[in-house]
Amino acid sequence: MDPVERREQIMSAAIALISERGYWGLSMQDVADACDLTIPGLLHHVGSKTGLLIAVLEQRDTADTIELARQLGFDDGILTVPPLSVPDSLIAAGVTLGGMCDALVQHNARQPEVVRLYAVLEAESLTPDHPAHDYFASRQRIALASFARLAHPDHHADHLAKVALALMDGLQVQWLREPEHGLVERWRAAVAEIPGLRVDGAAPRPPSDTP
Amino acid sequence: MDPVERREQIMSAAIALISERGYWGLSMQDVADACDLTIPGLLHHVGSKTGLLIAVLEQRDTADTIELARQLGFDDGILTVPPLSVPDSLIAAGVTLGGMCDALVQHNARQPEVVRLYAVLEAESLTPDHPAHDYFASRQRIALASFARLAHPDHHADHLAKVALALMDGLQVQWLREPEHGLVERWRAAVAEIPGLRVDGAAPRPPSDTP
DNA sequence: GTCTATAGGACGATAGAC
DNA sequence: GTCTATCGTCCTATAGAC
Repeated sequence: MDPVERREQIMSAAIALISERGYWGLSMQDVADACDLTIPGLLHHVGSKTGLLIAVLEQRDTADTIELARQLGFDDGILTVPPLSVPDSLIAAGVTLGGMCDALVQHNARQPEVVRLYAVLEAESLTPDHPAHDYFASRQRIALASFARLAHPDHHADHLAKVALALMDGLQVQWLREPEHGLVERWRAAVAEIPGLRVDGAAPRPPSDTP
Repeated sequence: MDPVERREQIMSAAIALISERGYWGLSMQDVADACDLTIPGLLHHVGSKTGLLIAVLEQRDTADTIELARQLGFDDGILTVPPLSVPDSLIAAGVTLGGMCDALVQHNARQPEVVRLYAVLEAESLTPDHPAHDYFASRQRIALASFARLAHPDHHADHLAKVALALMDGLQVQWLREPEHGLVERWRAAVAEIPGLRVDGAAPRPPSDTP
């Protein structure tokens, strides 16, 4: 099989299985089965169980970075890894914290399985011996710093960044447990209660799924 | 060994280990070792691995219910399981959503390991085949309903309840990852941005650790 | 790039003695 | 209440052939 295609198959099987059982509960056998491979066949591609997790996180990083830029209405190259880092050009373009969060939420609402993947790994990786501990520690630092830069100077930028990040993570879990009400609706209803997070003017373009 | 003492030993070992590895990553061998028991010896007390998880959740339910009542400044019997359910007497006593959350946060700030336990299990249990799936689904429903009843009628009670719950869960994770800044301080700074959650007058009594 | 074969453990759980 | 012994299964990883 074409190595690129094979790799995509492995990534998507791993995302599904890690989002169900976490990293500690993941079995290489299950991933191999889902790809019609044996375990040595699978290990040829990812090296080890930890290597598989790293590969998944890297693949999500690049994919989500590209798709978030699109959601914000910009060209593909404006955002780069690490994810959630914000270049000056974005701020110059008038993107606000409210606009950024709204775009993130719209993007996440389309891939509940990936959202669950991150929810599980974020909690699991709180302990220092988890293979993704450093990844998620730095992810939180970067997200909080980016959000603070995007916040309106009239407000308490650092506090607002923490509120925005906590609210997104918390609402996503509530949404995954009761998916009947949409994530975007939940988010917009929530930020309506928070002066500094309301989307005011600089909203992102509507999604252009049919360009 | 005294059965009560033994059970407490098992519960505390299980809390530590589940909070580090989650339920899927938990090994009965590790729990047995921590209690100087063999696996059959441990199974005599809890029946099965699932039985151990249930026992842990039940033990936390009763302990946290009692301690939260104390934190709010009431007698032991005012709150009952299931946890986070709110009797009319609490509302009649003038407890607000802000006051309740503040008490919860103060209580949680004293036991980071238990907070991590719930963070991991809440994420893991999103998948329907997790042994605690139903427990956490009902826990979320109860918490949201209770919070909405405590919210001030001037505000959007249902939205505010979701915001409060999401914010607590999200800030707790941020705190566990960067414990240098206290949880209570993080919470108070966060709710300062949210009109309906500010503690206004009906604050809980200060903790009476030395009665 | 994928396989078979296998190493070398760890897993949860049970039976039955004491 | 705790043990030894054991079952049957699962686990990640490696060696080496094709």
